[in-house]
Order: sequence, then structure tokens, then C-alpha cells
Amino acid sequence: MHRVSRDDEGHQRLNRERVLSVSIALADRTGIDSLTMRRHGEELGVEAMSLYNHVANKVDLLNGMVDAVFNEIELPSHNDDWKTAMRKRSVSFRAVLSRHPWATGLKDSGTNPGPATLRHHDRVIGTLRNAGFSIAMTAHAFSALDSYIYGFAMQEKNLPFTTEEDTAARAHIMLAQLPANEYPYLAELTADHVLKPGYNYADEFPLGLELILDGLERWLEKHKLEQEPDTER
Amino acid sequence: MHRVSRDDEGHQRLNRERVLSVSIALADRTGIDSLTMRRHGEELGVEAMSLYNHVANKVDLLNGMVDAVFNEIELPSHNDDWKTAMRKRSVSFRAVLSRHPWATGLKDSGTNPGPATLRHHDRVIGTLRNAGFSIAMTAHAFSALDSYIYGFAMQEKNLPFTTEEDTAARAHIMLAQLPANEYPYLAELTADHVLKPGYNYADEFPLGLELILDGLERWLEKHKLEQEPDTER
DNA sequence: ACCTGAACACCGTTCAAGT
DNA sequence: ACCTGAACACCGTTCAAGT
Repeated sequence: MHRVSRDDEGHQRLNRERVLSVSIALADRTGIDSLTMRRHGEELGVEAMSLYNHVANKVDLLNGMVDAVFNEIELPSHNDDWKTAMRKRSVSFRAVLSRHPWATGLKDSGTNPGPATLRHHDRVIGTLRNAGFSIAMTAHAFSALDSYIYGFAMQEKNLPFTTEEDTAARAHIMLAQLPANEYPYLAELTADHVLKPGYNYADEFPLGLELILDGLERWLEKHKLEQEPDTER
Repeated sequence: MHRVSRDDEGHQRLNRERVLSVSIALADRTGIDSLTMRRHGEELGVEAMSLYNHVANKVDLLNGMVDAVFNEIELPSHNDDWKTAMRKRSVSFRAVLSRHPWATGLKDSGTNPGPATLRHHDRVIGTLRNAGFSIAMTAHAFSALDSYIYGFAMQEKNLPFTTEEDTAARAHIMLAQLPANEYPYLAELTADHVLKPGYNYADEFPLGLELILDGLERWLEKHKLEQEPDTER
């Protein structure tokens, strides 16, 4: 327990971690477009230029935010079978992206992955490898799962409605504006599915996830059969 | 054939369509961040403020660009069975997003879909409905497929390398920087898969796509069996 | 009807100056 | 070592003025 240094007005001393956590909270609350260096400084009771003592520039800040988000994702557990482990981490991943929707659109994890991102990827790959997936199959599985998770989070983020009450209201308006004779199937789906009470897009996630996990399991079994006689690695 | 009006310097008269196509070309070439109203006007030999005669504001411009991109996607054909039709349009969708990577991150298709977007969605939904998918299953299938496509395009866009020659160079550097003892599985995958000659991330797309299409087919068959006796509509 | 120039309220970032 | 104030080169957008 060491005391944090404070200035005369009682502000905590800045550090990278605090800068990142405040910017994440701000982006969650007001959207990524509202996250400006000036607004961010204001939030910390400091001038925008002070931030440059703790992050190299705005890109570095965004990279750091994405890596911090990866840290929130539940790692696949060594105690679960691969399917359970991947299911849990996928559900966690989606929940995290849902909490931080701005993270979905940021390209930083690909080009400049931080330590949390690397650790997460390493554990996912390791889980699949240890379950018997070949290297190529691991790459396929990783790509399929993460594409689905990212894409789902992105669609969720871009939905015109957020709360469940909101859904009915917005969808009704959209439906009214929709020329039903021009888009009959879209109108039907909206009226008979989206507008049904209790509809929540997030509920779609597990269905597609199981589709992919089942497919991967089938791949794995087929692959194991092909290797059958000399099964001892 | 009507002659386009030109001013003294031979510039074509502006219109919304031309504004959109130039902005798409500019975004493709220089990235979405470089697409500013001023730069865009310059490209057209016009002041930035002239653009406001043809688009309401920048958000409207971006919405229009996304809808124009949707127009490039091959619609599912009525002459193909549902699986073939969905495969073709999915492959086309990914190729289009690969040509216009900036479109992946734009939220406009969800909140303010244009006519091309609506038509595309209507045809996709219609294809599934006519193949015997229930409304709920259609929604599931649509969500699973489009999540995968969007997510794949996004991962592709965020890859640290683009050309195949580039891949080897960049991956080598990344691998060298990667503490192999800390991230052994990631290092292995990079060395034994990504760095293999001929590796191209885009090749992963069909594999995940077939996984999902096969899963959907299995759903459909199970669903048809459950409805079996009264199979008429 | 369409284009322009000047202006406004913002950005990210630098740099010398303060403590 | 960290924070600040002024400044620079940008943004999107408005509005009155031109043709």
C-alpha cells in the first residue's frame, strides 16, 4: 500500500493506467467520437497537453485502450474441455465488446497488439492445439470464431435500437417507413420477429456460436479418424 | 445520351452520384481518415462547401457511400438453390468489403439503411424463406452469416500485412519481436503457418463459410423432419 | 440553382516556458 | 519530471455574397 501522490487540489498524479481507464470510461459513456484529448484532459482536471506525458499520441492511447479491453476477456480455462473453454471465452469476448462497443471498430489489435492481446491469442491457440487441432485447423478455427464474434459485436453495435423497449418503438417506425410491397420479406421479418415481445438481438449470439463450435468438433473428429492408427502423436 | 453540363474549365457539373463515387474512390485510395470535405472538394476541382449542395453533411455522405457499396454485392440468385445462392452472395460480399475496407467500420447500414441495403437484405431473407427456413431460423441464419462476413472483413482489414510478399517480411519482424517463451503457441502458429509460402488470410474465408452453411443446412433438415407429416407449406 | 470566401468552433500536436 | 499556454495546421459546418 503506497500513498498516491496528489497535488494541491487533491488530484491524483497521472499515470498511463489512470489515463487509459478514464478514457475507456469516457468512450463507454459518450462514444469514441467524443473522446478528444481536450475533453479527456478536462475529465482528469488537467490540460490536454498533460496527457502527452503518459501516452505518445492518440493512436497510442487507442492501442492501449484496446489492450486494456482484451484484459477483461475471460481466458479459456485449462480445466475445461476445448469446446466449453472456447464457448466461455467467446461469450465473455462478446460481452466485453458489448460493454465497449467502440473497441470493435479499432484496428489496433491487428497492427500493434499489446501484451493482453497476445496473451489472449496465445491461450486460445494453445487450447485448440492441446485438444488435438492441427496448426492449420487451429488457424481456421481461430479465424472462424473470432470473425463471428467481432462481426456479431459490430452488428449489435450498429443496431438502431439498444434497450428492449426502444426496439419496439424504433422498429415500428422503421416498419412504417418501409415500403412493404418493395421489401416484403424484410417487412415480414421485422413485423413477425423483431417486433415480437422479448426480442433481443443478443440472444442470437449463442445459436451461431454453437453452429461454429459443432462444425469445429466435426472437423476435429474427422481429422482424428484420418490420423487414426498411429494416434500416439 | 444527354450531354453533361460543364463549366468554363470543363469540369462536369456536380451531382450526388458523382460526389459519392469520387468519395468512394478517394477512401479506397487514401483511407477513410483522409476523406475530408476539403480534400474531397479538391479532388473534384471545387471548394469543400460546394459539396453541401449535394449531400446534407458528412454523415449523409458516409451513409450514401455505404449504400453504394451494397449495390456492388451480388444478390442471391433465384436460379440457384439456397446454399449456392448464399455462398455466392457471401463470397461477393466479402470481396466488396475487401475492396472498400473503410465500409466495414461504418455504422450507417444499421441505423439508416439506404435502398440498396434494404433490397439486398430483402433478397437474402427471401431466399432463405423460400428454401423453407422459418422466420426465426431465417433471422438466426442471417445473423450468423453476416456476423461472420463482417467480422472476417474486419479482421482482414486489420491485418498488419496486405500483399503476400509483405506478409513474410512483416511476420518475420513480428515473430522476432515476439517473446517465444511467453507466447509459444502464437509463435508456433506464426512460424509454421503464417510464414509458410503462399499463405493468404483471405483463403480462410471459404472454410468458415462452409462451416456455417453446413450447419444451417443441418438445421433446415431437422426442422423439416419435425414438420414432416404436413409438409405442404 | 449552384458555387465561393470568410468565419466559427472545434481537432491533434509542437514547443518553449514554467514548477 | 510533469504540467501549461500559446500557437500551428488542420477539421466540419454556417452564412451571406456572388453568378
